[in-house]
Amino acid sequence: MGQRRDEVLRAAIELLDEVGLDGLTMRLLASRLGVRASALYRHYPSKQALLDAMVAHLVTPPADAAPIPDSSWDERLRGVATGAREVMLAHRDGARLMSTFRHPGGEAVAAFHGLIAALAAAGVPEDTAAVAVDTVLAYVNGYTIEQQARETGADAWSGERRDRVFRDGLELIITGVRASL
Amino acid sequence: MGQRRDEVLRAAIELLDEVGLDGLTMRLLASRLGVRASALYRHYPSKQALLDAMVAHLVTPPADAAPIPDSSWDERLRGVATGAREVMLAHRDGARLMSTFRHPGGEAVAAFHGLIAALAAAGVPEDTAAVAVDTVLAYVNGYTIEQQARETGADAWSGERRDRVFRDGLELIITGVRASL
DNA sequence: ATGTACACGTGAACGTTGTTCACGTAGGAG
DNA sequence: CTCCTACGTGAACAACGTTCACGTGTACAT
Repeated sequence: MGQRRDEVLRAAIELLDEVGLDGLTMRLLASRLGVRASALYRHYPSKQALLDAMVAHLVTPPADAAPIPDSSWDERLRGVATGAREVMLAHRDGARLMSTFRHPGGEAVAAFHGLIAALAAAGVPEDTAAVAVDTVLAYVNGYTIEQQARETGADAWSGERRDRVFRDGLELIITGVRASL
Repeated sequence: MGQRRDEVLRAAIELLDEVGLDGLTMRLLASRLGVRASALYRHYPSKQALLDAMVAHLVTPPADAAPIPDSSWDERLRGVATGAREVMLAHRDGARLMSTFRHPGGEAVAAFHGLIAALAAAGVPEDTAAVAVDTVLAYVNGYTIEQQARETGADAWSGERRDRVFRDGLELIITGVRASL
């Protein structure tokens, strides 16, 4: 099927940055492509399918990613956490978009277990490692969702301050993991 | 104004548990009350206002709450975390409902600063205390949102397992705070 | 009793959303 | 020439939040 599929995907992501998730309408997206809304359903069976494809595309590393970041377990935890955060922050309503995803996704699961294995190989008890990864991911999700939710308010927290507090919280968790040996 | 206001609120919360946040429609809610949708706008100026009122009502402690849980800082942190989690889990789509709230809410802010003060009084440096509270709340939000998002899937994680992993993650963070002295 | 204010509700409409369906069109392969 | 495929149209549908002009009944003051 369609070459236009990728074009639709790209336009959808561009439009997301311009108008946000709530403004992302099938009709508006279609008009960006010089097309009527019904034409989009030749490429994606539903809006949800489009959103899923957007998430999958944004989450997929851009092929020139660091191949194997083989470092200490805490460094790897940091890398995954800040990486996930950056992916979410890279686009408007990124965190909310991710939360619409209904699909544990083979790649994500693999990365998940790889991380746990790395912690275990570094001497962390296996169940503790699983809890640590789970906790870190829940933390980055929660922190980033809340940040983007308040982003269109007069909260006046600069991006730098946000980053600093985020990193401090992350270090707090890592410290807790280190103390659990 | 209206006595009916509270009745509408109650019915809305009941309906939320039955049909979920996406199924919560002004027309459906109205029909539950034996009324047309337009009548609801006599009591709440918009659906968003209704949702805000629901959040405010669910978050407000039921008047027979523990007055002053004056215990150690870690016990207080635990209490707030599990309390927030229980509030979210008490109703279907509770976490998503909370995230629709646009209002830092005086009471919530007070509880927030009270917690920080409690940590500070227990010897935790003030900025560390702020980070700790922020981190714990982000964690419980992220964890619970994800849990409820996957709740209608065949993930087969029992509630007990979820609670255990949640508590373990919370202890991980608390351990990290304790190590930061 | 009369009048008036208020709480509450109706019914029809408006604009917007996601989605469907029958139909049209251009181009390349056999 | 014909057929298949990729792509698009235009009208419609049901459902949503919301608005508006218009009706009630009840209670209280004159």
